[in-house]
Amino acid sequence: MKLEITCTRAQADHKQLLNCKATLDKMDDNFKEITKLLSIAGNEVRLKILFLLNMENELCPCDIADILEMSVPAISQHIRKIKDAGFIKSRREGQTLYYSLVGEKTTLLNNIFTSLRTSKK
Amino acid sequence: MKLEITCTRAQADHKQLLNCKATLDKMDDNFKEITKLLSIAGNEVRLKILFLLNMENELCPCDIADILEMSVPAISQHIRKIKDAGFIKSRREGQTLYYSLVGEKTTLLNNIFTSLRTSKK
DNA sequence: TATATTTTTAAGTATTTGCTTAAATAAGTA
DNA sequence: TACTTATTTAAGCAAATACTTAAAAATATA
Repeated sequence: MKLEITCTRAQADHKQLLNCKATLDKMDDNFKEITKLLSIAGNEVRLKILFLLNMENELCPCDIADILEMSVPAISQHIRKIKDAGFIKSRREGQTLYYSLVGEKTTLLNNIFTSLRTSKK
Repeated sequence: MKLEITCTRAQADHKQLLNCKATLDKMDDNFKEITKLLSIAGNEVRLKILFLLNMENELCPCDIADILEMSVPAISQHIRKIKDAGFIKSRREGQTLYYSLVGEKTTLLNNIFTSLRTSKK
């Protein structure tokens, strides 16, 4: 973090700006972590996958592809992103892989589900 | 929404899958709305802009560019996205445009701010 | 009027995203 | 063993993203 303030506006409050920089700097890990969750959930297909796993406990890629009327590879690639981010885990039963939410550290994810269920009309 | 289930897995519960489809179908507007917010906030720069506006009440693009150590046009284009999505408004004071959060229907946004402030260590 | 300042807009570009189709794995069954 | 099923992976591609630089627009000031 650079300590110089380049904004030349007469009204610019340099102390305020430096304070903002310092606050964001301290929170950098939190921003990275929350951005990761939001960028995963900020896609309609992935948000639906997460919501479905929350609702049904576990589902296989084939089921999800069927529900969302999409190809299995397309779903598989979304699942991979969600899994790489650490939000879901898998369990094998024969040929079938069942995916489910990891469930810890997901306060925000639960807030998202609540917002989804809360119709705004 | 198509009513056919194409999943050929022997264990597939067609009733469950149809029920999922119906539920998602009913919630489609909610998914669209929440996805819009999450896709806006699911970018580190925009998340920081939103957080800064929540923390400082209002800021101009020049201030934000300074705090985030980015170019003014880059910030302006992020601001436009957030504004087009309806999450911020602007107030002009001379040459300067001050941006601030709209503040209604932002329960989820406030949840996000809370998660940001809640360090996980 | 001319000039400086703040912001937006536009054009260009490299990267990322999200799908498609085809091939590769992995497991079950005849 | 051969064949089917469930899933992943890889390659290709069109569209979206996020920046850059330059130009335009809006306001203030000399």
